[in-house]
Amino acid sequence: MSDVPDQPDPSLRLLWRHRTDGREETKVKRGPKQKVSVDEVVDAAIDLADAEGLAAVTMRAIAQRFGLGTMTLYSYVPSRDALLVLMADQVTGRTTLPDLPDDPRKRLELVANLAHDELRAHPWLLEVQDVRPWLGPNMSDRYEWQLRAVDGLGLTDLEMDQTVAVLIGFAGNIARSELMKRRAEQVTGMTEAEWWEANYDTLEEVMAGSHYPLANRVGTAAGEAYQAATDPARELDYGLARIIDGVLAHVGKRSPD
Amino acid sequence: MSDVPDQPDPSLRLLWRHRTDGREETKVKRGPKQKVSVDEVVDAAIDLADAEGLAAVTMRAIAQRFGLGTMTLYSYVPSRDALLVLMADQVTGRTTLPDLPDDPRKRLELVANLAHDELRAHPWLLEVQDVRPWLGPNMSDRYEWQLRAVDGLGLTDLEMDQTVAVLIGFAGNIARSELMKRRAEQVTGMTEAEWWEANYDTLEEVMAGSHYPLANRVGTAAGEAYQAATDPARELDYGLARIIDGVLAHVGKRSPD
DNA sequence: CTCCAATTTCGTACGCTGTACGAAGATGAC
DNA sequence: GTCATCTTCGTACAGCGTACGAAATTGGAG
Repeated sequence: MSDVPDQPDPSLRLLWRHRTDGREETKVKRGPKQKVSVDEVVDAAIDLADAEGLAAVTMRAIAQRFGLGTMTLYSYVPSRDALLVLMADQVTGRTTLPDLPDDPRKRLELVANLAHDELRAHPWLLEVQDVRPWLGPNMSDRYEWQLRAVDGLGLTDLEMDQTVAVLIGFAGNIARSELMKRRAEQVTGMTEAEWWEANYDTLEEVMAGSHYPLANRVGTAAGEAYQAATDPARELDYGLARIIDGVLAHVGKRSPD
Repeated sequence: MSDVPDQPDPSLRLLWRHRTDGREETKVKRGPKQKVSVDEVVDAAIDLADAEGLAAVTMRAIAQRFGLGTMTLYSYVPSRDALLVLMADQVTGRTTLPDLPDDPRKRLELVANLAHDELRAHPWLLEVQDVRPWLGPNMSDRYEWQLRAVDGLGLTDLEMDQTVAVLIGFAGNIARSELMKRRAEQVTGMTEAEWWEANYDTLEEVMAGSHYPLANRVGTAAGEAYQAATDPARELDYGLARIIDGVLAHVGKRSPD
């Protein structure tokens, strides 16, 4: 019956709080002043996530940082999930977006590398996935910047969006590999090479009945090249070059002038 | 002091249980027979994950399926994390690997599409990340098959591995988009178009002070084309074509005969 | 100033998780 | 028959997000 839209996403206003306050009705605020600000809460959560991982970002731990009761946080933020989204947008705002170079290839590389560096610095971003794309102010700025990087290449509007998605998705995958690798060394207390050495005999034994000629050849090559099964940094260079090759070939094919 | 390698990963033997039992010392087994098998436990966990998501895969829920006490599961599997790895390998074994076509492009497409279809059918695989790559028998078979798909193209050994990684990583990203979209509709109870409609007014209001000319143009184009912000299926076709273009251009450049 | 409504603060409690521990029961080898 | 060994599983614990409701604090109205 109600043509009126369902109540909108409540965290939208929270995400955009800095660009909407001052405007509109700033409601009267009775009751005690809040002891800290939403920004401080979100920043503390970001620091915690950077230092100890997303799992360490518990409502209790954040509250303790401010000497507040746990439940007090819920007057700043509606839920932990909402807090994670605020963290993602806020940390995105910390990266200043550089000017885009003229060279198309350099532009696309910059988009991917910026995303990659950011995810390297804040790997917990990989674990924050909301039900909806984040749509905060800093994410929106970022997206606009990313679109500028692929604008004017000869792509359709839809292809522009898809190209950005491929680039940052790829950067995310590399960052995920690096995170897994780092975590593995931390959890097991051994480097990748040490792990292979420690498990070599077992692997030989269990794999005795199977044949993996290519995997063995490739694995040996990788082991000699990096002393590890994979090297995300080189994977980044290689994959990024191939993707950009493909995109530039695509637009070159279309308008070969 | 001990040059002897640290105790090897305990779940390796469990992963390869089917290709090692019968061989070696099958130790004497006293005590009661186990009421179910490891395979049944893993299959039940897979069914649960398929039906209700990975979060529903709790030790209590699995035990209940067999009428067992919760702690009984720990005589089959050392931990929940180990179980997840077993699930990943076991579900990988369910997909039969088709013969590889002769056409290089079709080979690479097949690798990506197979991964994509699998992740679509078992999206919880996206959430299973172990500290080490899985290295189970079915994963190993899969990897060997993937390498066969990129063998003979003119890539170096390292590039073969990296190319496979790019392809399946891309497939995973598309699958992740699709999962997010499905979950969003399920959680919010509204389609993507409905969500945009419901939040349109709020978005206009909060974004009033910001300017996103490209994002607006692209968003409008996407909205008209798919009635949604993104269309993972088209993103798959587009991105995959670009990546394969780039890879084939790379090997073509090297040996242009 | 008084008083009330609004707001923040936060202690307690609930249901959920993985799993450590140890007792109890079942079984095969001697 | 005895015993070592293995499976089964009840109980318990620490940790999580957060619902609920009481207490404290404040600004505005009369």
